[in-house]
Amino acid sequence: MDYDSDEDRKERDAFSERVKERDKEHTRKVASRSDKNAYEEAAKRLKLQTEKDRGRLIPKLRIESRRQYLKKRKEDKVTELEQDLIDDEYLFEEDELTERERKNREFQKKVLTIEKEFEKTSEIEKAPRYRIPEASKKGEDRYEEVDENEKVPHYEQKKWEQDQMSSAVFRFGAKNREDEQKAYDLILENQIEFVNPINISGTPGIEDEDKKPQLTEKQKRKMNIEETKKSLPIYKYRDELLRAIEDHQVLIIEGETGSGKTTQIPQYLHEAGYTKDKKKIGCTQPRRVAAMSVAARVAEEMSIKLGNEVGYSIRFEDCTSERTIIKYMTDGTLHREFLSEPDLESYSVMIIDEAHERTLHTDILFGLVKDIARFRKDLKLLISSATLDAAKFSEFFDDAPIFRIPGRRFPVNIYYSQAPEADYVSACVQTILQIHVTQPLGDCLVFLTGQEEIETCHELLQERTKKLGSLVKELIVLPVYANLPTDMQAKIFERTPPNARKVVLATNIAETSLTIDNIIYVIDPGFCKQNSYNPRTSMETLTIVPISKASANQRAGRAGRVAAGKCFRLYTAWVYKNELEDNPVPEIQRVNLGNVVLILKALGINNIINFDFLDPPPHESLVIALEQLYALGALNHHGDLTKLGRRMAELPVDPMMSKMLLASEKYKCSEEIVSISAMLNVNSSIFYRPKDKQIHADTARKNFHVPGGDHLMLLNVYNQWAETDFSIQWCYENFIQYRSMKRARDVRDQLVNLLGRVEVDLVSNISDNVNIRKAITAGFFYHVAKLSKGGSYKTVKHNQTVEIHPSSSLREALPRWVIYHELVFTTKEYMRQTTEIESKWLLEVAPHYYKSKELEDSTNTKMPKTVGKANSELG
DNA sequence: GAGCACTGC
Repeated sequence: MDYDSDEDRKERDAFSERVKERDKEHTRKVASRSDKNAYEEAAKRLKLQTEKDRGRLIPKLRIESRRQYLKKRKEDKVTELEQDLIDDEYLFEEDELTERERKNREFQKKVLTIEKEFEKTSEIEKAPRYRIPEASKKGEDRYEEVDENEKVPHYEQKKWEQDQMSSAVFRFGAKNREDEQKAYDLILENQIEFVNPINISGTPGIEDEDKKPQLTEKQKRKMNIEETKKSLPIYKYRDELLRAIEDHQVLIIEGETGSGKTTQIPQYLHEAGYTKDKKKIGCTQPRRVAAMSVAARVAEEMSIKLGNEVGYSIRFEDCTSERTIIKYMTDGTLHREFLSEPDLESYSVMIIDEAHERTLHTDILFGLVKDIARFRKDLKLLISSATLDAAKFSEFFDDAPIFRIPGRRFPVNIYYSQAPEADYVSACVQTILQIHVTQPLGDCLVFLTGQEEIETCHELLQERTKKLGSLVKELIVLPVYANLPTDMQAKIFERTPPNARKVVLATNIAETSLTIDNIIYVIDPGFCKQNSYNPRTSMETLTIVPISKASANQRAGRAGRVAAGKCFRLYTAWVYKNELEDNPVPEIQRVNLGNVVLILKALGINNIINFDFLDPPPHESLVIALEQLYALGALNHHGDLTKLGRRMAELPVDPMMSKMLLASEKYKCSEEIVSISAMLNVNSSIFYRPKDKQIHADTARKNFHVPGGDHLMLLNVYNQWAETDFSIQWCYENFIQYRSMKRARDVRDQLVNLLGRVEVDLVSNISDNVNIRKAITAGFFYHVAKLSKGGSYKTVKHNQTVEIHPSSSLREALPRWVIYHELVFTTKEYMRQTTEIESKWLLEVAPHYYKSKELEDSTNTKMPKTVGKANSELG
């Protein structure tokens, strides 16, 4: 597929020569695998590729190679879905327009039918598994909300809970001290009762440590590194573990938190000689901070300067050298590394840590690493996971043995609410006060779903404590969420003053990403916000959903880090037992896979549908991703990667954006497009909008508006910031988050660097915003919407009704044609980041995708711009 | 006239 100008073709061919060189290199690498079949396959692929390339230039030969391909396809048994996709090609190169249109229509029809099916299934999924009660009801009424159909479980619930209650009952307010009685009356008038059927036991003997925690702390400081290492639970298992690794190629390590596996295992392996012959030990982490801090810790333990023998590699920061033999990295980094080293040649051991978190990258890594292990028998694989998932991983890796290492933690008592809570925010407030009045001092952590909830909870708490006045001890309330400015986040780590209690109101950020010391009490309402992506409509939805058992336990565990703790769950034990899923839905099943599919294709994995996934994503997700890549020109009609696609894979952004970046050179505005891309990458958190200064923040934001749309506004923000020499002060004045801007700058630098590598020249043309918008259109022609009645829009692809997001600069202008960056469903279907375009550009940048006919109707109708506005005013 | 849970390349 090729629809760029002839000029580009020359330059492209030169590029393709170099790419071929790299392909050969890749093939050589594959050939060095002892597996003969793999080599032959790669050779075939390369041969086929060249044939196809020739075919593109000479139609006759193309038909010939297509025949060969079809023959090969039969042999290879390409899966039906991929075959369908191939059959539904657009036939760009055919001269007969009618044929093309017919095919196009067929294709659209097919997509529609899949869509309908998908909608059916998603409807079933949408049916609530767990209802959030709407109105606040008191006492026994709480039980009666359950409707007719649920009578049986309702009865079971009661019975089960009664059984549990008889085992243990925990109540607040059992104290009699008179001076505080008044306060209790005030606080406890609506008190929540908790039952305590379960507690997570700690490590045997750890209670003794609990009794004299100060002593152990002092001891710890006195201990030298060697003693600390020996005190870790894993130390006892060192030899046994090494023997198991020796005996088995793949080993699942089931280690609880605090066992020391992340820091110790690489050191053990190093001591055992796995780093001979300049081979490395790799260890992946899901988070940047973890990779850095663990590497620093290990370097300290080995008395080595960080970055020499022990190093880490994360995006924007490579702290390794040629001497590095123990390398910590984020899973995404390793994923990228595969592109340049598809067989992990320089590693002797690869440890995938925190595998149970099931990030998108670890899930892909499983498939890749499993494949490599088949032909690289000398590569050892260690998958470390939490208790619940170990068996599943073992099964995936052909029944690999599981090695258990106990952890070290304090027991946590878990209390369930006796009745479901209608309004969990006010229930949280109530519980916090109950704890504050009745429980010994100790910090408290509350899990809420988002900024808004945290703010209301904060206000309610302040209100209630104000009423109580000096009757109770001081309560310090601190919010934490990712978008909170860093200096305010830092407050949660400050030491609690004596005779006061710290309450941290946190989002999921406190579940894994940051650890607050000295938390004794955890309050868990049982909900979190979760993003899910609908590939049909390419729409994202952020919804409040019940958490899984695994997260519930993770949250509870946060109470037992320094001493025995208590966890209060604002849902019943029955709900926990019967209604919560075991694990959260893995990320791979609810995100846009465009980028992932592109990388896999770039790694030479052609049959994506049959890729070995631990939990396969929905078929539709993959098919849509393939189809989109095809329309963008990253894949040809055989479903193979094109030169354009190979260049796109180099950029760590979504396919549409990388297409936009690569197209920008043609429109002589790559400088601008790089800035826009960087800003879009962090767009969600650029503007800071505190609750008490919303009006100021909004006017500050309006000052950045530019005619044309939001993309140009983002460019304006970046350029203005750059003009002030990246000033912090400027950010404060304009209600802009410095952290996000800094990140945008980092992303921009990286993209500039990578564009150099794929040979895109940086050119600037700020005066001509038409070209900038054309370049955006060249990447995002998939995301076009047309004005319809009442100020709403219809997407061209799905004819879906959407609206411009109220924060957009085009909210009032309502241009006839817009391009949007993403669709989000919140209260309505909104387009986020919209920019005005002209419909004829679509024919210019994506002639294969748009027919003049479907763009005709409204361009010919003389509709003055103000009509849209008038309509919206009427509505 | 309305929101942005959390990571990561």
